[in-house]
Amino acid sequence: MTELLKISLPDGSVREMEPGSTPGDVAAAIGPGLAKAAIAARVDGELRDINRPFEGDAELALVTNRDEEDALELARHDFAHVLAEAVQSLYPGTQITFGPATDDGFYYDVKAPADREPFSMDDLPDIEEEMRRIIKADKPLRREVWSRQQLIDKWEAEGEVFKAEWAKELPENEELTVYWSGEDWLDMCRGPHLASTGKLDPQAFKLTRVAGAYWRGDQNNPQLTRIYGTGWLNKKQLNAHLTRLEEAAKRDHRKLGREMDLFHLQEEAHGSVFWHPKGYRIWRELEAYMRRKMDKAGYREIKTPQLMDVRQWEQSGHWGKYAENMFAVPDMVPEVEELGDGPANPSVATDADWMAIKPMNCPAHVLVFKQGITSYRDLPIRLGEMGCCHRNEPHGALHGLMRVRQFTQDDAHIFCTEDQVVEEVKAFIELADQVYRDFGFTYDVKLALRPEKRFGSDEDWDKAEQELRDAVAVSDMQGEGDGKLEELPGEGAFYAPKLEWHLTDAIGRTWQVGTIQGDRVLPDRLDASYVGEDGEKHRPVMLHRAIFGSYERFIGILIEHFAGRLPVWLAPVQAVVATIVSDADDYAKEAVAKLEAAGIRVESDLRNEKINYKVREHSHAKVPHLLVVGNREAEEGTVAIRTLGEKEQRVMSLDEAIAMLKAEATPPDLREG
RNA sequence: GCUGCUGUAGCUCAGUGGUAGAGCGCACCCUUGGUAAGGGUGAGGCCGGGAGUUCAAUCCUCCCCAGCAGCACCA
Repeated sequence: MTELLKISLPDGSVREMEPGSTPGDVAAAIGPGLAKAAIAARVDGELRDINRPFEGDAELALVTNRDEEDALELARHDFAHVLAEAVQSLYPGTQITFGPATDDGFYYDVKAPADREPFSMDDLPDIEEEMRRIIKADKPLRREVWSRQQLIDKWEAEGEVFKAEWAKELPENEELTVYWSGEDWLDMCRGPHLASTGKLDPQAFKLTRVAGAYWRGDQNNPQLTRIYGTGWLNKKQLNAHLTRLEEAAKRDHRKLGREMDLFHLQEEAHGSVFWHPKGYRIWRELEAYMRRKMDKAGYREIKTPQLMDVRQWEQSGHWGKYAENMFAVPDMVPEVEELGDGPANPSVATDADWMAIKPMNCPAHVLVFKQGITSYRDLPIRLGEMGCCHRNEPHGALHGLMRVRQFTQDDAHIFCTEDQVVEEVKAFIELADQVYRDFGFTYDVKLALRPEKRFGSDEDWDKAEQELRDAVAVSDMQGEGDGKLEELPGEGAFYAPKLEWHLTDAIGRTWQVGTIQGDRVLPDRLDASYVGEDGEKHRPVMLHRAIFGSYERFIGILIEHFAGRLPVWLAPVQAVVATIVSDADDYAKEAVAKLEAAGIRVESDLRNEKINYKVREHSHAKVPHLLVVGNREAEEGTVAIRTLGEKEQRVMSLDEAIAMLKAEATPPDLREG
């Protein structure tokens, strides 16, 4: 007789099970309720099929829909399989490739048969219907171990060239598995899966879009059709998610930017922003705020040239790596052909010298540092610049304010000795923490490590990476997310590892904004040095850093985070004084004058319109405070304040109102206490 | 840059092989009304750009440009 398996459960109890039994059997042994609810299992911590037999003694935790993270992951992965099966069932000859779960659902990359157009949005309803049919058929999902050769033979026999290619690269020594859906369809998959398609809720998913995607993510490979879906455990969750998407769409900074008259974009300067008075007001407030923070933190602001000789960029290494994304201009007086009013067509001399518009500020800052002779006594030197840069981004990458071709960074470079690095990084971490908290953001910090293509010695990279870790360890960060420093191998810049700050906005999306990078490459390439205590020349370490990242992007994030309802200190118009009747015009003008004198950005609305109309219009314009005045207020020297987002009005004296607005309009760094 | 979709009034969008329409906004008139749309009148468009098919193109075809959704990229 074979020995029984000892299965330990989370409550500490141990059950003895026959060899060959499964987590499902354990659930059944515990009780019928659990047997029904259990959808998968964690066996020794690994998420597994409910019906996959134990291989020995094990620790078991049964997974039910209450373990939402696991349950969602399983369901989404299953939805992806059902999607692939549905597509092949409807359109024989379709090749399948790969289809994982995503943050909110799943996708599957497929290649339409040669005799058919790629799949489009119009195909989605049919595919959804077929998916529902497969779910309702409640097909068992059965795991089976295959050899690599079996897999290759199967895919080659069926003309699945992508799958075959993939199978050939699978490791020899690992257990390879397929999952059957019923008896007529299977996919190569590591699993785990639910026990059958019927465990999915047919009302809990929706196919959302189709898009192109490259085979294995490489743009040199064939392009496939990626079919996206969102998938959940039940219809309620799905609807909640669809509502969230609508919310996000309402917050879109491109839409709000137009509605609030902040900025616009147009073809003739695509990827560059036309800031309108109200939008630029936000910019100016941010810039003034950042200048105060940097001045106090010991930075000195500079301004460097927009155009530099291309040779300078060759020396820094940027030309070699990023030339195609840089704007170059010939350094010459153009000979304009005699075309009268015809199209502009200046000819460029073939021997022209080329200049490039700066895509970044670093080399120029090194050049400032290199002027004169620097002593170790002068270090650290912190050079800041509101640096306007241009990058010729791939056109498909442009996106409102978030990805533009012209942007301004709150940039600075800190030149310091080896010994000062950790301290300087720590100071920066704490500065960034203050700034993000002033805007009400929470954030995560990540460490991007050395990329494959890089400059500099491994020794220097070891040092630079460790310095950043050390600085995080000793820093006081109050706004930090989960407290863990996530490391991202291969994601660093070609000259330095990066700490990255990822903000989380009001609806849970994350955005990378701030960074600090410990660079030993550029100082070397551009021959920057200081004189040490020993009288010898030494290389300084150069820390690249930014907190907003770019003004454009940061403003875009702020707009979406606050859904346009910016804090009073940032609001382009902080208050509007609106009259109910024209008899109150003089009093309204007096109120506006007093508010202006108190430094409030205020406008008056004396138009011959009903108060309802004015309330509606200024609410849409996201003006924080509407000060309503009629005959009553004019007589009593009061205002009726209606605050954005509130239904009730508050009546107070004009002086009280001014004091309140003044307090709210004070930037966070200038508030007392 | 790649795939798909889109481009008509300031904005949001209808529409047709015979050179266009709505709502909002804007201007003017009436209305002075107490907290999210008072009424009337009017102006406003080379239907993204170029080429082709056609007696005739905003509409069909091709090329370009830009935007959108992904992908790839992001110093």
